[in-house]
Amino acid sequence: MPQTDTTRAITEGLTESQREAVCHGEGPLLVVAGAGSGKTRVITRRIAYLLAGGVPPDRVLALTFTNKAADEMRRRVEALVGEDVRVSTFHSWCARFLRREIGNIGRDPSFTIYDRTDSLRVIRRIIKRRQLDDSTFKPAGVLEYIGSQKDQVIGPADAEDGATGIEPRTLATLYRDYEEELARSNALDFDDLLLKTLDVFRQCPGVLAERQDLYLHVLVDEYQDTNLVQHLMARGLQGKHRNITAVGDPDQMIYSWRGARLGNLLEFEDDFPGTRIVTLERNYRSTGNILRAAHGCIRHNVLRHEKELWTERQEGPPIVVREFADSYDEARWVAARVDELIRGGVAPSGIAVFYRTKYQSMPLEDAFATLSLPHQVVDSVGFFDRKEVKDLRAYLQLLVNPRDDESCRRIINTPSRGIGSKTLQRLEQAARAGGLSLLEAAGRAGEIESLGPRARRAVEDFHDLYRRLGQIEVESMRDLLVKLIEMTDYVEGQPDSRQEDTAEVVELFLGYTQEYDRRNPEGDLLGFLEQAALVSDVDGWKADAPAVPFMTLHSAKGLEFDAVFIIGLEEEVLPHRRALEERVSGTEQEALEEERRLFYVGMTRARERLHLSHARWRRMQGREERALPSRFLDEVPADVMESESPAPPPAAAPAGSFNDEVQYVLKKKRQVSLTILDGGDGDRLAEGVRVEHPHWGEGTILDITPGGRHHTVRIDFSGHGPMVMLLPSEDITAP
DNA sequence: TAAACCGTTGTTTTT
DNA sequence: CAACGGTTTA
Repeated sequence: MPQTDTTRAITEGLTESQREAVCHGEGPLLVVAGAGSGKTRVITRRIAYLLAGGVPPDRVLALTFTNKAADEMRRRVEALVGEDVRVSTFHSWCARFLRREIGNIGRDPSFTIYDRTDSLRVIRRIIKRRQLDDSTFKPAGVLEYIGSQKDQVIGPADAEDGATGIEPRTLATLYRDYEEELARSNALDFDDLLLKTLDVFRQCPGVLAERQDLYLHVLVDEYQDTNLVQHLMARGLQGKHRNITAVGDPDQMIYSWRGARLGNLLEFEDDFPGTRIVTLERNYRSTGNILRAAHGCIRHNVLRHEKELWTERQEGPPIVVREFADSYDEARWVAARVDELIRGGVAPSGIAVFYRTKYQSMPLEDAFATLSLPHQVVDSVGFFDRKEVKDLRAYLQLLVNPRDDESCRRIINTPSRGIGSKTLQRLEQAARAGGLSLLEAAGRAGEIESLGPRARRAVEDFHDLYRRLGQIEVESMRDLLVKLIEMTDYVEGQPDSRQEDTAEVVELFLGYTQEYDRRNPEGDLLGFLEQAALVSDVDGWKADAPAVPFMTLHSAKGLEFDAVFIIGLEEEVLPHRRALEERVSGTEQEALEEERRLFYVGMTRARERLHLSHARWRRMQGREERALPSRFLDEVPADVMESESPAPPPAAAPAGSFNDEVQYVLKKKRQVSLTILDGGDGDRLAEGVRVEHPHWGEGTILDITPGGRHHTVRIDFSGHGPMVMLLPSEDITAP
């Protein structure tokens, strides 16, 4: 290749092994890249290198797991060579592929993508229809079974053949029912996106050959987390030119519960003969202490090839380990410490807090709000799980795919329009008998004998509404949604008590829609729904916002921060109880080791400072439970820790419910219970008003700093000094 | 039919 | 402690 300026820039500053990977020519390449060893750098530069060498951008395909990672990679390649390359998540690549090609396997391209919640609803219905006991066959358990079959590319027929015993056979039957139900509704679940793609590859060699011709190079990030289907897909796609680049780190495999197979990475050579393997063991990210802490821990995994990262960086500050009475104390400490760091000049976006499970974010939100510290919970899925968002999406989905019974069922009586469970039942019966979709059946309400005049009328009205919705003509997604909300009476039709909440979420969803319009001027309803279906948690994170992100350890993979806090280092939390319970099936070791990898991933995100903490008492299911420090803490070498004697463990649960009263709100439900003693107009807060707080006692409002939805209120509680609280603006008379 | 009530239930991680 | 499902009541 000619040494142009571009190619020089591409290889500049690379180490010997990084350069070897970036400049690898033809044939399969495996890059085993330890945490912080420049993995993303290698993959983006390699793409840039290929483009600079004359490979057309549309003939390179890079696959990632999250949209965030895809965007980031695309952005970095663009910055290097100014070319827009195709980077996609596995799922969105498949979705787009199937929109074009699913007809080849006898399915319709207007399919709906079902998320976990949709799948669970289907399963619940099937269990009920088969009159099975839903405590023996728990919907979540059934879904897990179906998912694991799909991960192994086992269809319902094979599952039934392979099943012996009454329970396994029943599960296999439910699996078949589920598949039939999805097919009837023309819906695909997440796994199906991958599986149907594979089906097309298998059944239509011509279609596959087209893609194989097209993609001169296929690159896959985070290969350690691929499951069998993804592995087969990658193998299929590179089938002609045999140029596949896989990048991964066995120590960061954290998705075995989703079917990830370490074997895909470890036995890569068997599947791709002639593979060149490049190993990156030098770490550029973390201090010596952080690396030693991480290694001290991960080396306890037995099912692992030893490798140790090294760095030329300084030791850095010691790892801070702290014990607290409960998770609220812990959260307050994190907040105070974050406050210090920010005051010391660390950008809020350079700090992150990680936890094992989502519900652990609550005390943090409270503590950060109290100190008015900017933070964002990285959890966009939470938003898409909101009832209102699901409802509106169901309306849109039904417009695209009228056979989507699940969506129809969801909105046929939302808002209430007089179609109750009895009517729905009769409608379902009629649909079933006539081989119709629910919506089609609704269109023939007049012919359904079992319906009374009133119900018939209601169903007819609904069908007419649907017909009119189909005639909406608008320019943008936002306008479509506005129109739809108006025509369906979605907000006003809700009971009064819900209207405020509804309006708020609807507003957020409209904002999201607008954002879609802005970013996709050519976008259509199908594209919108696809994107909305395939968002992941991290996708909602605004990395450039000046706020401290809170996220699960799973979401943290691939990111890095100056300072990292990992909270809840307790037995049964990290490692999680479920992992400790696996002993029955003999996979205890594997499950425990995956928890350890999760911790390892978390620790290796930190550049400078790492803080680990745990609490002696933890609230679970409303009960206070005693918690033991995580075994993983013992694995961190003592000489990298800051030695400070921990507070003596409390003998009993924290007195009263001190922490239940930590008030201020980010969610409506958790209202402040400040009682106004005197001053002001008696029921609104204002400066100078005397108030009483259930925990802090009496106080006087010092000042109020107006904000958006919440004002920042400083209150002087006698004996405790001034406290800062975020309170809903509508209760406050701002100065 | 809808709203209000009550008991049961479950709680990992995510595309 | 919540969310959900099922039941009762208006």
